[in-house]
Amino acid sequence: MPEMPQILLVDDDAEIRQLITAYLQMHGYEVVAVGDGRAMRSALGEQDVALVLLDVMLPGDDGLTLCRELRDLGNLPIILLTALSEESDRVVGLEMGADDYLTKPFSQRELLARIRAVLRRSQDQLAVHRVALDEAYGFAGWVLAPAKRELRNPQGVVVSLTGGEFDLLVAFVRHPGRVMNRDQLLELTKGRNAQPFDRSIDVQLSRLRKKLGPTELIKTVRGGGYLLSVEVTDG
Amino acid sequence: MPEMPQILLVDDDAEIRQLITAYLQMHGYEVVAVGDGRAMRSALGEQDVALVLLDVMLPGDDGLTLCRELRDLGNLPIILLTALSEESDRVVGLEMGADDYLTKPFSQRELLARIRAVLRRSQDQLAVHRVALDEAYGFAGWVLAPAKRELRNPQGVVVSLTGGEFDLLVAFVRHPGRVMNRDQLLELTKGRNAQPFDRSIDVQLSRLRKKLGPTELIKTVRGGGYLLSVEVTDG
DNA sequence: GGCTTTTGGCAACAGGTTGTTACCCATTGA
DNA sequence: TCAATGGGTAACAACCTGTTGCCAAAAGCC
Repeated sequence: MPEMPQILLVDDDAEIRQLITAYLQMHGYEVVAVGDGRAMRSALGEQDVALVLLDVMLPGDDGLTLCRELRDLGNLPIILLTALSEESDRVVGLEMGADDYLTKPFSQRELLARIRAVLRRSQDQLAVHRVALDEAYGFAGWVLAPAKRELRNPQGVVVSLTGGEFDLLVAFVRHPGRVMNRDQLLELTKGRNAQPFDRSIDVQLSRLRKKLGPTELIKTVRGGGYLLSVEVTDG
Repeated sequence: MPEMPQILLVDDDAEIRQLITAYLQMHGYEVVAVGDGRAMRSALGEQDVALVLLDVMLPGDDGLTLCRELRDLGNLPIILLTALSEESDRVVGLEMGADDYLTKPFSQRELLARIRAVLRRSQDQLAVHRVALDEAYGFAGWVLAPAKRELRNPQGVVVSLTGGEFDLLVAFVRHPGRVMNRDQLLELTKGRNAQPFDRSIDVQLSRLRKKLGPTELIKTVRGGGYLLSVEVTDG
């Protein structure tokens, strides 16, 4: 039941896995720890991962190879873990698209700081949306799983959204409390301009509202547009 | 007929527009020059823009506002153009998501260098694909317009691709000459793992090939997968 | 209040896209 | 030559999305 950004740790040393996992969990992160690239891939398929901590020295495919592979798949944030002696790997790693690196041994406090920094500044929209939904703006208790485009309400009921519904919800979450008219929403979700008599947003919104259930999270401003309510209590 | 990354210049000074446009065109870029945010928006709707050069001082919405707006819309690369006296704008601008900035007056050579750097290191996949299609790997003469998902062959015939076809083509272009099996392609295009007897890739590929016409750009490796041919002559 | 006009909600429909299945052909190996 | 395997693709079904039309809610007007 992921309520926080989930972190995927890839390291072949079981002791380190244990240590880092415990520490991060203590700070409220959910952690999935695996030992090699093979397990990493299957974890990515099943879990909703927001960030990857990637050891460079791994049995089988090494961390740099995996790093490139992750980049090819998307823009999931990656932090490389390197030993002091592997200085050159860091450079290569950053070129391959890692977002940051840490040199072993590192303090746990530093690890936490890097994770927070990367998650914050990351362009990765998944993490951003996640936080927005979890911590802010009346969506407390809701969880959005972007990878699967599933939405879970505070009661634990899961609905799956279509691509269009998901994009629309994201548009609202990124502009909480702001009134947006149909043109703006169309631009944000479909990247096109409104035609005269274009009511596709109305309909899509109607569909989204139906899936959001009887909440009043998305309000109508007559003559103005719609907005994500910011002053909601719990459902 | 865009054959190169197209650059959108937003500046209210007609003389500067003229100068920069001429210089960049001399270096093979296509340039669309507009004078304000309103025109910028409509240009974005119509053109296939790979990078925005954005003056900070503009009539109507200023450059920083537009910068944020562009960021909200996607991750199109942005280079800000600021006057020396607007030092603080640069900081704000970078925070708002600009990729780089130039202080007026700047040399044209420097502008060109920054443009190339931003286009190269940009995560923006549009630019990357574009270059790949235009300059490398047997696709000489083909043009992919990602914004419209249209593909034009060397003879000038335009076909529009569906989302799935586009993603599949992109997967090939990003890994030219590499044999990819169905699982990998599924992962790259749909982000999911293959089911047993999953032949959706076969079918999608068949559809893509049909639109590519009688070329043999995508080859089959029996028992292995598919690859984008790298040793093609012209059509 | 009542009446009219405007605006939004949404059911129903149609068109487009995509995954599945089935059948056929090409390649391979004996 | 024949059988086995793998790939190509037509046909179908399911799903997603934009359009249209009708109704209700809200706002304006008297």
